[in-house]
Amino acid sequence: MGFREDVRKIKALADENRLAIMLALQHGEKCGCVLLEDLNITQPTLSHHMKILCDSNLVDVRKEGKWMHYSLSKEGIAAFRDMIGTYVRCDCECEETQSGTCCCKVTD
Amino acid sequence: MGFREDVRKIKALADENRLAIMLALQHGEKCGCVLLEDLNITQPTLSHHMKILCDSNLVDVRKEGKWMHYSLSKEGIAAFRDMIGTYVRCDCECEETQSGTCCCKVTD
DNA sequence: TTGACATATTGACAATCATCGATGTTTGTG
DNA sequence: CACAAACATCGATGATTGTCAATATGTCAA
Repeated sequence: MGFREDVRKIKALADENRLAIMLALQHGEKCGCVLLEDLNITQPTLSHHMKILCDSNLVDVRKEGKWMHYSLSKEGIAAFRDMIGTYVRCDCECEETQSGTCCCKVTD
Repeated sequence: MGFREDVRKIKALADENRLAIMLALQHGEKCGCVLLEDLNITQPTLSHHMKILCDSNLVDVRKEGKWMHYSLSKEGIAAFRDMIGTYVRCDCECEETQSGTCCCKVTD
Protein backbone atom coordinates (compact mmCIF):
# COMPACT_ATOMS: atom_id res chain seq x y z
CA MET A 1 0.00 0.00 0.00
CA GLY A 2 2.75 2.42 0.95
CA PHE A 3 5.36 4.05 -1.20
CA ARG A 4 8.27 2.14 0.33
CA GLU A 5 6.39 -1.09 -0.19
CA ASP A 6 5.90 -0.27 -3.85
CA VAL A 7 9.62 0.37 -4.28
CA ARG A 8 10.31 -3.01 -2.67
CA LYS A 9 7.95 -4.76 -5.08
CA ILE A 10 9.48 -3.13 -8.12
CA LYS A 11 12.94 -4.07 -6.89
CA ALA A 12 11.75 -7.65 -6.64
CA LEU A 13 11.32 -7.58 -10.40
CA ALA A 14 14.48 -5.61 -11.16
CA ASP A 15 16.81 -8.55 -11.47
CA GLU A 16 17.78 -10.63 -14.45
CA ASN A 17 17.24 -13.98 -12.77
CA ARG A 18 13.99 -13.09 -11.05
CA LEU A 19 12.59 -11.76 -14.31
CA ALA A 20 13.54 -15.02 -16.01
CA ILE A 21 11.79 -16.91 -13.23
CA MET A 22 8.62 -14.89 -13.88
CA LEU A 23 8.78 -15.98 -17.51
CA ALA A 24 9.37 -19.60 -16.60
CA LEU A 25 6.40 -19.67 -14.26
CA GLN A 26 4.09 -18.33 -16.95
CA HIS A 27 4.04 -21.84 -18.34
CA GLY A 28 2.75 -23.30 -15.12
CA GLU A 29 3.77 -24.36 -11.65
CA LYS A 30 7.35 -25.52 -11.23
CA CYS A 31 9.43 -26.78 -8.37
CA GLY A 32 12.80 -25.33 -7.43
CA CYS A 33 14.92 -28.09 -8.89
CA VAL A 34 13.28 -27.64 -12.29
CA LEU A 35 13.80 -23.87 -12.20
CA LEU A 36 17.44 -24.48 -11.34
CA GLU A 37 18.01 -26.29 -14.62
CA ASP A 38 17.31 -23.20 -16.71
CA LEU A 39 19.05 -20.63 -14.53
CA ASN A 40 22.82 -20.57 -14.33
CA ILE A 41 22.80 -20.11 -10.57
CA THR A 42 23.33 -22.30 -7.52
CA GLN A 43 20.60 -23.62 -5.29
CA PRO A 44 21.15 -21.15 -2.42
CA THR A 45 20.91 -18.29 -4.88
CA LEU A 46 17.65 -19.61 -6.29
CA SER A 47 16.29 -19.99 -2.77
CA HIS A 48 17.23 -16.37 -2.13
CA HIS A 49 15.45 -15.15 -5.25
CA MET A 50 12.32 -17.20 -4.60
CA LYS A 51 12.06 -15.72 -1.14
CA ILE A 52 12.12 -12.22 -2.61
CA LEU A 53 9.49 -13.08 -5.22
CA CYS A 54 7.25 -14.71 -2.62
CA ASP A 55 7.67 -11.84 -0.16
CA SER A 56 6.60 -9.46 -2.90
CA ASN A 57 3.46 -11.54 -3.42
CA LEU A 58 4.17 -12.14 -7.08
CA VAL A 59 4.70 -15.86 -6.53
CA ASP A 60 2.84 -18.43 -4.46
CA VAL A 61 4.39 -21.53 -2.89
CA ARG A 62 2.92 -24.93 -2.27
CA LYS A 63 4.89 -27.43 -0.25
CA GLU A 64 4.57 -31.07 -1.21
CA GLY A 65 6.88 -33.40 0.61
CA LYS A 66 10.41 -32.19 0.06
CA TRP A 67 9.41 -30.18 -2.99
CA MET A 68 8.43 -26.54 -3.14
CA HIS A 69 6.08 -25.81 -6.00
CA TYR A 70 6.13 -22.22 -7.19
CA SER A 71 3.44 -20.55 -9.26
CA LEU A 72 2.41 -17.06 -10.24
CA SER A 73 0.00 -15.39 -7.84
CA LYS A 74 -3.06 -14.23 -9.75
CA GLU A 75 -3.96 -11.70 -7.06
CA GLY A 76 -0.39 -10.54 -6.52
CA ILE A 77 0.13 -10.03 -10.23
CA ALA A 78 -3.09 -8.08 -10.61
CA ALA A 79 -2.12 -5.91 -7.65
CA PHE A 80 1.34 -5.36 -9.09
CA ARG A 81 -0.03 -4.25 -12.43
CA ASP A 82 -2.38 -1.83 -10.73
CA MET A 83 0.43 -0.49 -8.59
CA ILE A 84 2.83 0.00 -11.49
CA GLY A 85 0.05 1.71 -13.39
CA THR A 86 -0.14 4.46 -10.78
CA TYR A 87 3.51 5.36 -11.36
CA VAL A 88 3.89 4.70 -15.08
CA ARG A 89 1.23 6.87 -16.67
CA CYS A 90 0.93 10.33 -18.07
CA ASP A 91 -2.75 11.09 -17.81
CA CYS A 92 -3.02 12.85 -14.47
CA GLU A 93 -6.32 14.65 -14.17
CA CYS A 94 -6.29 15.90 -10.59
CA GLU A 95 -7.73 19.33 -9.95
CA GLU A 96 -4.45 20.77 -8.83
CA THR A 97 -2.79 19.63 -12.02
CA GLN A 98 -5.49 21.20 -14.15
CA SER A 99 -5.30 24.46 -12.24
CA GLY A 100 -1.52 24.38 -12.16
CA THR A 101 -1.32 24.69 -8.40
CA CYS A 102 -0.58 21.10 -7.53
CA CYS A 103 2.24 20.01 -5.32
CA CYS A 104 3.83 16.59 -5.73
CA LYS A 105 4.98 15.42 -2.38
CA VAL A 106 5.36 11.78 -1.50
CA THR A 107 3.77 11.16 1.87
CA ASP A 108 5.33 8.10 3.44
CA MET B 1 13.53 -5.04 -27.10
CA GLY B 2 15.94 -7.48 -25.55
CA PHE B 3 15.80 -9.12 -22.17
CA ARG B 4 18.77 -7.23 -20.75
CA GLU B 5 17.25 -4.00 -21.93
CA ASP B 6 14.01 -4.81 -20.12
CA VAL B 7 15.90 -5.46 -16.91
CA ARG B 8 17.60 -2.08 -17.28
CA LYS B 9 14.27 -0.32 -17.73
CA ILE B 10 12.75 -1.95 -14.68
CA LYS B 11 15.82 -1.03 -12.65
CA ALA B 12 15.31 2.55 -13.75
CA LEU B 13 12.06 2.49 -11.83
CA ALA B 14 13.33 0.50 -8.87
CA ASP B 15 14.49 3.46 -6.82
CA GLU B 16 12.70 5.55 -4.25
CA ASN B 17 13.73 8.89 -5.69
CA ARG B 18 13.15 8.02 -9.31
CA LEU B 19 9.70 6.69 -8.48
CA ALA B 20 8.92 9.95 -6.70
CA ILE B 21 10.10 11.84 -9.78
CA MET B 22 7.69 9.84 -11.92
CA LEU B 23 4.89 10.94 -9.61
CA ALA B 24 5.96 14.56 -9.68
CA LEU B 25 6.06 14.63 -13.47
CA GLN B 26 2.51 13.30 -13.71
CA HIS B 27 1.39 16.81 -12.92
CA GLY B 28 3.19 18.26 -15.88
CA GLU B 29 6.60 19.31 -17.15
CA LYS B 30 9.10 20.44 -14.54
CA CYS B 31 12.65 21.68 -14.59
CA GLY B 32 15.41 20.23 -12.47
CA CYS B 33 15.55 23.02 -9.92
CA VAL B 34 11.84 22.58 -9.17
CA LEU B 35 12.19 18.81 -8.81
CA LEU B 36 15.05 19.41 -6.41
CA GLU B 37 12.77 21.24 -4.00
CA ASP B 38 10.66 18.16 -3.29
CA LEU B 39 13.43 15.56 -3.21
CA ASN B 40 15.85 15.48 -0.31
CA ILE B 41 18.86 15.01 -2.57
CA THR B 42 21.62 17.19 -3.99
CA GLN B 43 21.78 18.50 -7.52
CA PRO B 44 24.42 16.00 -8.77
CA THR B 45 22.26 13.16 -7.49
CA LEU B 46 19.20 14.49 -9.27
CA SER B 47 21.20 14.85 -12.46
CA HIS B 48 22.26 11.23 -12.07
CA HIS B 49 18.66 10.04 -11.63
CA MET B 50 17.33 12.10 -14.53
CA LYS B 51 19.94 10.59 -16.81
CA ILE B 52 18.77 7.11 -15.87
CA LEU B 53 15.12 7.99 -16.42
CA CYS B 54 15.87 9.61 -19.77
CA ASP B 55 18.07 6.73 -20.91
CA SER B 56 15.23 4.36 -20.11
CA ASN B 57 12.94 6.44 -22.33
CA LEU B 58 10.44 7.07 -19.56
CA VAL B 59 11.20 10.78 -19.46
CA ASP B 60 11.76 13.35 -22.19
CA VAL B 61 13.97 16.44 -21.92
CA ARG B 62 13.59 19.85 -23.46
CA LYS B 63 16.39 22.34 -23.10
CA GLU B 64 15.45 25.99 -22.78
CA GLY B 65 18.30 28.31 -22.02
CA LYS B 66 19.96 27.10 -18.90
CA TRP B 67 16.94 25.08 -17.85
CA MET B 68 16.23 21.43 -18.52
CA HIS B 69 12.51 20.73 -18.69
CA TYR B 70 11.56 17.16 -17.93
CA SER B 71 8.29 15.50 -18.84
CA LEU B 72 6.87 12.01 -19.07
CA SER B 73 7.34 10.34 -22.44
CA LYS B 74 3.98 9.20 -23.75
CA GLU B 75 5.57 6.67 -26.08
CA GLY B 76 8.14 5.49 -23.55
CA ILE B 77 5.49 5.00 -20.92
CA ALA B 78 3.25 3.05 -23.25
CA ALA B 79 6.19 0.87 -24.25
CA PHE B 80 7.10 0.31 -20.63
CA ARG B 81 3.61 -0.79 -19.71
CA ASP B 82 3.54 -3.22 -22.62
CA MET B 83 6.95 -4.56 -21.66
CA ILE B 84 6.06 -5.05 -18.00
CA GLY B 85 2.87 -6.76 -19.10
CA THR B 86 4.85 -9.51 -20.80
CA TYR B 87 6.56 -10.42 -17.54
CA VAL B 88 3.83 -9.77 -15.01
CA ARG B 89 0.95 -11.91 -16.18
CA CYS B 90 -0.35 -15.38 -15.60
CA ASP B 91 -2.35 -16.15 -18.71
CA CYS B 92 0.15 -17.93 -20.91
CA GLU B 93 -1.57 -19.71 -23.77
CA CYS B 94 1.32 -20.96 -25.88
CA GLU B 95 0.95 -24.41 -27.42
CA GLU B 96 3.81 -25.88 -25.47
CA THR B 97 2.24 -24.72 -22.23
CA GLN B 98 -1.09 -26.29 -23.11
CA SER B 99 0.52 -29.56 -24.08
CA GLY B 100 2.83 -29.52 -21.08
CA THR B 101 5.99 -29.81 -23.15
CA CYS B 102 7.15 -26.23 -23.04
CA CYS B 103 10.60 -25.13 -22.09
CA CYS B 104 11.23 -21.71 -20.60
CA LYS B 105 14.58 -20.51 -21.73
CA VAL B 106 15.48 -16.86 -21.98
CA THR B 107 17.14 -16.27 -25.34
CA ASP B 108 19.35 -13.22 -25.15
C1' DT C 1 18.56 -45.90 11.11
C1' DT C 2 21.12 -44.65 7.17
C1' DG C 3 21.52 -42.41 2.92
C1' DA C 4 19.92 -39.53 -0.76
C1' DC C 5 17.52 -35.60 -2.32
C1' DA C 6 15.23 -30.86 -2.11
C1' DT C 7 15.47 -26.78 0.16
C1' DA C 8 16.83 -23.13 3.70
C1' DT C 9 20.29 -20.62 6.27
C1' DT C 10 24.66 -18.60 7.28
C1' DG C 11 28.81 -16.07 6.48
C1' DA C 12 31.89 -14.00 3.36
C1' DC C 13 33.00 -11.59 -0.73
C1' DA C 14 32.72 -8.91 -4.96
C1' DA C 15 30.04 -6.01 -7.75
C1' DT C 16 26.71 -2.57 -8.19
C1' DC C 17 24.75 1.66 -6.98
C1' DA C 18 23.04 5.89 -4.61
C1' DT C 19 25.06 9.69 -2.73
C1' DC C 20 27.86 13.79 -2.08
C1' DG C 21 31.65 17.42 -2.45
C1' DA C 22 34.36 19.59 -5.71
C1' DT C 23 34.75 21.21 -10.10
C1' DG C 24 33.64 22.15 -14.99
C1' DT C 25 30.38 23.90 -18.59
C1' DT C 26 26.81 26.60 -20.42
C1' DT C 27 23.68 30.40 -20.39
C1' DG C 28 21.87 34.76 -19.18
C1' DT C 29 22.52 39.31 -16.84
C1' DG C 30 24.64 43.40 -14.93
C1' DC D 1 33.99 41.03 -18.88
C1' DA D 2 32.59 39.39 -14.42
C1' DC D 3 29.23 37.09 -11.88
C1' DA D 4 25.40 34.08 -10.83
C1' DA D 5 22.29 30.33 -11.84
C1' DA D 6 21.22 25.65 -13.80
C1' DC D 7 23.13 21.64 -14.91
C1' DA D 8 26.81 17.94 -15.94
C1' DT D 9 30.96 15.39 -14.77
C1' DC D 10 34.38 13.31 -11.80
C1' DG D 11 36.18 10.83 -7.92
C1' DA D 12 35.41 8.87 -3.57
C1' DT D 13 32.63 6.53 -0.23
C1' DG D 14 29.17 3.90 2.17
C1' DA D 15 25.25 0.91 1.63
C1' DT D 16 22.90 -2.52 -0.78
C1' DT D 17 22.80 -6.76 -3.11
C1' DG D 18 23.74 -10.95 -5.93
C1' DT D 19 26.52 -14.80 -5.47
C1' DC D 20 28.67 -18.95 -3.70
C1' DA D 21 30.66 -22.55 -0.44
C1' DA D 22 29.62 -24.69 3.64
C1' DT D 23 26.32 -26.28 6.54
C1' DA D 24 21.75 -27.19 8.49
C1' DT D 25 16.95 -28.82 8.06
C1' DG D 26 13.34 -31.62 6.42
C1' DT D 27 11.48 -35.55 3.79
C1' DC D 28 11.31 -40.01 1.98
C1' DA D 29 12.80 -44.66 0.87
C1' DA D 30 15.52 -48.77 1.66
